[in-house]
Amino acid sequence: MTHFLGTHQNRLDAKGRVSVPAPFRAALRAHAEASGLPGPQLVLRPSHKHACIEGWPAAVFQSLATPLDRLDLFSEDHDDLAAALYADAFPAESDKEGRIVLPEHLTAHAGLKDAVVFMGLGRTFQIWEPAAAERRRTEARERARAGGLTLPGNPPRSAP
Amino acid sequence: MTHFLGTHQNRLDAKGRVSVPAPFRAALRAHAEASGLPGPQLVLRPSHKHACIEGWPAAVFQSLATPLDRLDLFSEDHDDLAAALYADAFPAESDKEGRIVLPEHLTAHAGLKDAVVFMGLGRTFQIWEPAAAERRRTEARERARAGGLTLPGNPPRSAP
DNA sequence: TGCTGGCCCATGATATCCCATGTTATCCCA
DNA sequence: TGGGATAACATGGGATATCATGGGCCAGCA
Repeated sequence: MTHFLGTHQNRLDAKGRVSVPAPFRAALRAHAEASGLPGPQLVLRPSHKHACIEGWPAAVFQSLATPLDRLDLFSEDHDDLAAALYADAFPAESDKEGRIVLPEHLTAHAGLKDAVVFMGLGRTFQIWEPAAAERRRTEARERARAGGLTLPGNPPRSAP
Repeated sequence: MTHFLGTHQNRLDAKGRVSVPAPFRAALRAHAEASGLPGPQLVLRPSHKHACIEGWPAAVFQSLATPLDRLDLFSEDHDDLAAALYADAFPAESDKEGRIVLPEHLTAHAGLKDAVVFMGLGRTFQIWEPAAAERRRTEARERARAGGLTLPGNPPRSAP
């Protein structure tokens, strides 16, 4: 499974650790082996749109940065984009048990207390405070339906 | 047989397991071999329209998600669609006997107790509580009759 | 030397695997 | 065409590995 599916709830312990759900660990491992990248396989960053943390496989995160190569290194655009992408990113390394430590500025941004929810989004995932995750899911369902996006039994009303 | 046909009733045991009807297993196996995808061949998700569980062959589910690839990873549309599609999906793997375990949030959504009905829908299937399945079938029959059966090449008499 | 952070081990809960069995459908032979 | 043999299927229960989680030890830093 190379995709992140489903929602998993885990506990944040006193040391700020959470177990990455086993299926997500497997997906991260698969990505790591496919890409051959060394170092941490997971990049965390605060979402710019929601009160949650985004989790990226290192390889996917790196592919994000390729548009940067087309920009002049000294342009403002490059600076802005690079800052937005990298400045508050955080490489997460898991311990032998598959846990990661969430830095304080990320838990604060997501409003995390002692329980956290991992929400699979296919190529990436997000980390939420449980109640917020629930709200977000219903909202996403409604918006997807309202926007005529592809859902089971609801073929797109107009091709993009 | 690459399609899901007919209705089958099986029992949900104390551990939350059900036998996937043999014909459906065969269809899943066919899909899996044709696509060559590794991992679980079946993706379950709650229906957004009915109180039932949808069953998707992994390959078909993946094709559902292809519109995502055309969207900017940072766009709201991508987020909404990805959350709606993936967040409550569940990869189901069958044991050696051909059984799958239904997670609690799915059985709750479908109101399943100890007997479940698999309803074939061609490329996909649904899992229902038996009485609800019966209601759904008669309803579907009546609506199809009342509205004139809409099929590609046989457009409805009046557009919605 | 006291404290913080990282590393490792221990444990309970949970899910996964595996074997056993009754029942039903299928096949073959008379 | 009927009846018996055989295989496939649905289902139950027990053993075993995996996972999530908690606590403790050791080293580095102040």
